[in-house]
Amino acid sequence: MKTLSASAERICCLAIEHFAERGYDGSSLNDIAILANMRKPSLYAHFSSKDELYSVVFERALENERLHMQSCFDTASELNSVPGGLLVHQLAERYQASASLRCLLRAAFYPPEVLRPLISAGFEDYLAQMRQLFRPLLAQRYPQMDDTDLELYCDAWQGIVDSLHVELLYATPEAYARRLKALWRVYGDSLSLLRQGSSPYVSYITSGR
Amino acid sequence: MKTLSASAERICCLAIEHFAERGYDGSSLNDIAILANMRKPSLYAHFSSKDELYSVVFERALENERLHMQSCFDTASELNSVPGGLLVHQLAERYQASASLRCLLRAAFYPPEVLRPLISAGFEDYLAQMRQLFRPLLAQRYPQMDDTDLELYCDAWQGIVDSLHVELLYATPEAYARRLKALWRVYGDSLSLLRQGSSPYVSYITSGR
Amino acid sequence: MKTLSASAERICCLAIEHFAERGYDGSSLNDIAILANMRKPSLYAHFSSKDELYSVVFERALENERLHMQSCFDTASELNSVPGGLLVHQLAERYQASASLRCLLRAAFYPPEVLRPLISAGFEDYLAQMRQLFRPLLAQRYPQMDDTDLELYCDAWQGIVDSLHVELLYATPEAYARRLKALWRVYGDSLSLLRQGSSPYVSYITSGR
Amino acid sequence: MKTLSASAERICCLAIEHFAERGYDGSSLNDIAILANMRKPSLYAHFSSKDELYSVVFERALENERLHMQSCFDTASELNSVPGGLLVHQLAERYQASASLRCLLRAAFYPPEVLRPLISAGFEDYLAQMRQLFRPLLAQRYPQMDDTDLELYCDAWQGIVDSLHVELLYATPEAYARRLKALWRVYGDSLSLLRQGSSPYVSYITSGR
DNA sequence: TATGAATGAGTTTTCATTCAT
DNA sequence: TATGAATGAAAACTCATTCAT
Repeated sequence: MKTLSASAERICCLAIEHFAERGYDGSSLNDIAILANMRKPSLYAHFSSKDELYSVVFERALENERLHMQSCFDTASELNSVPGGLLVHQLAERYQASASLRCLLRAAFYPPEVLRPLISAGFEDYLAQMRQLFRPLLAQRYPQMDDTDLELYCDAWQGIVDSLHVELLYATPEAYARRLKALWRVYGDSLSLLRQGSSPYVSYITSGR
Repeated sequence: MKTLSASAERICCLAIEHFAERGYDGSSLNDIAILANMRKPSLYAHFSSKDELYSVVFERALENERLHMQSCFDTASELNSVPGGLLVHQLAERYQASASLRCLLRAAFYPPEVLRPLISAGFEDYLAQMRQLFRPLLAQRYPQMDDTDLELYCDAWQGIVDSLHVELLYATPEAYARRLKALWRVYGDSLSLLRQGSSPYVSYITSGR
Repeated sequence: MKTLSASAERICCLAIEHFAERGYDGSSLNDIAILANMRKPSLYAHFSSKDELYSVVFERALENERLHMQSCFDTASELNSVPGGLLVHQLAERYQASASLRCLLRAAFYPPEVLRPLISAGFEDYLAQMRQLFRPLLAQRYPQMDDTDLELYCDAWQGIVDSLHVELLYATPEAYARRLKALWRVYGDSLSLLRQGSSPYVSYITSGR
Repeated sequence: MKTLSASAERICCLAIEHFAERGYDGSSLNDIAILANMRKPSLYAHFSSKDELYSVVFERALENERLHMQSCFDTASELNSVPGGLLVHQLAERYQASASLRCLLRAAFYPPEVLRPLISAGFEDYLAQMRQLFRPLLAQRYPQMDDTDLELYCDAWQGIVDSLHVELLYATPEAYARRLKALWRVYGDSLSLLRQGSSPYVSYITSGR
């Protein structure tokens, strides 16, 4: 990832917010320039075009979310007693706090046509990394799982994450909380059918109530 | 829903496709007019503004998907042996065939600011109707469920639908198939725990309350 | 050549003058719009881009000069007693009167890079037509000339025309008149060496000294 | 002519090429700065404005071509057996090699409006010098010529030079060669009518046929 | 001498909209 | 119902120039 000058960095941060809220087509360089307290042509001293700015913004957003994802998996937390639990449970908070995440999702869902290849590739990497972090933890917690099941629960977990993303897009916090609870419960139930004997997970959910 | 003249109807259909593919900001009336084989100002004989056209398009898309949803629930099908099964299993096909669905989702996820209230209200109705269709079937199939569980499986089911929507946005058919399989399996597993007397799940939730 | 609406025709005529005086790079659509008594975007109802406008202007200018050239050769005139004489002798007048000619020459000498192929091709046709008109007259007047000499006097004549064009670009009318006289004399002298027997031409140039 | 620092000299050379190829309007200081391996504002350490740069470039080009012209007349060469013969015969080579010549001609033919007086004056001086070099040689070679004829052959010769310039602008090397041959022959023929007795020129042109 | 940052003016072009026909 | 013509506003982008460093 390119390093940016201090000014470029500042513009980039503002642009992330703007693109997150209004998308590529709905954002004008004029607006972003004004946010950055400058006139439109000054932006061109830092970025050679709208596309370049958007590309940099996207890379930045991607990197921010990668790092956050990593930290979710690295952090010791009761919630991580089910693999990926922390990430899922602070997702709403993250979404609200992080324009990067909002920008990333918007880009991934509805990329500006001309940058579609770049965005697709970047987002697929992101998803692959998510899976790569998740799967070993799952395998460790459920040693008896065969590869097929491992893949299946990876898919299910990523599906749940996406489902929550969508709910964050348009629903109320209450609806979000209900969906989170419902999906996590269903997911836990399914896993519980696999498990034999006691496990941290068990103590977690029982103790959690 | 307003009835439209034949021409307006035709324009509307073309506009649904256009808005589905490019969104509100990325679509120009000129392009739509050309698709409709007319000149831009002619559109104003049918719709008083871009916003009005978009509103009508949105209502149409909503109505189309409402009808389709209804028919999914009405149709007798092996897949409906699990409530909502048919809808879930033909979702990919529907998505590809129906610009209405693509347009509806795009509008719901990222509405043009000025039409946000309209779109939110419309889409919430749509979700409410979905729930209203789904819930009685669930209650019928699992008579032992209490209201809390009914709500929870409604939430889970809708969450799964949204998760699949997202996968349709950016993933390959293979990835989509895997997600569908994974989520449906997890969902079925969870339901299966309800059916036979006591189960780890049962003890889990009952102890949890 | 495309037929244009009345308005487009009007714009085209104004644009020919503008481009003739300032060249492609030095002309702005804004200026041309104001000349045409309209606002800039209105031009786009008639021409899809600056390049298209320039192309049409060029074709128009070319066509105008083709027609004029033809008429020079068709007109009965004492001056045409030497082939191409009329064209050469009214060139200064034509240059002043015809923005088409000025525009054409500017385009041919220094074409805007992006339209170079179009302009080159068009201008080469123009030169070829000029030659095609000139050569038979020369052959008729000097039946004893072989092909090699015919080609040579074609080349010389066209060279003289270009030389006069250049003088029109930057010189005074007096300088132009001197050049015309000098080149025409030299040219006539050379031809006189070929000639056998008397001809209208002879009496013309000798009386002209 | 102002003396320039080494850097300014370097910039000037690069700018000559740029202006030669794209003209005043088509050249941007940014491009020139990049060619000079610097940033745009750095140019202003050497030249106070685009106009000043262009003026200096023009003076340089003019000076270069003056010197070259002088050397053409000074050089002993078989080709100079007809006055001005060397200059005419290496014109194509010079044109290709010298951005100065290309820049000079472009400036002379289509000067940027604001610098027109400067350029006109400079170019007229150039033409006057050309004439001043040429005429005495002509007078020496053809002692019998009166002033009127001397002027006339000066005009013709300069006309031929311009005609060749134009051919260099847009034609192929073959077309150029044909024009050169044709004009030189016509010119020589005319002179041959004046001459009495043998001269180097006679043997040259007769052998050339 | 060089430059990063900034900018007012101006470029071509697009857009939603209006209006007379 | 349709459209040719027009336009104010705004888009992305370029340019010559300035200025503090």
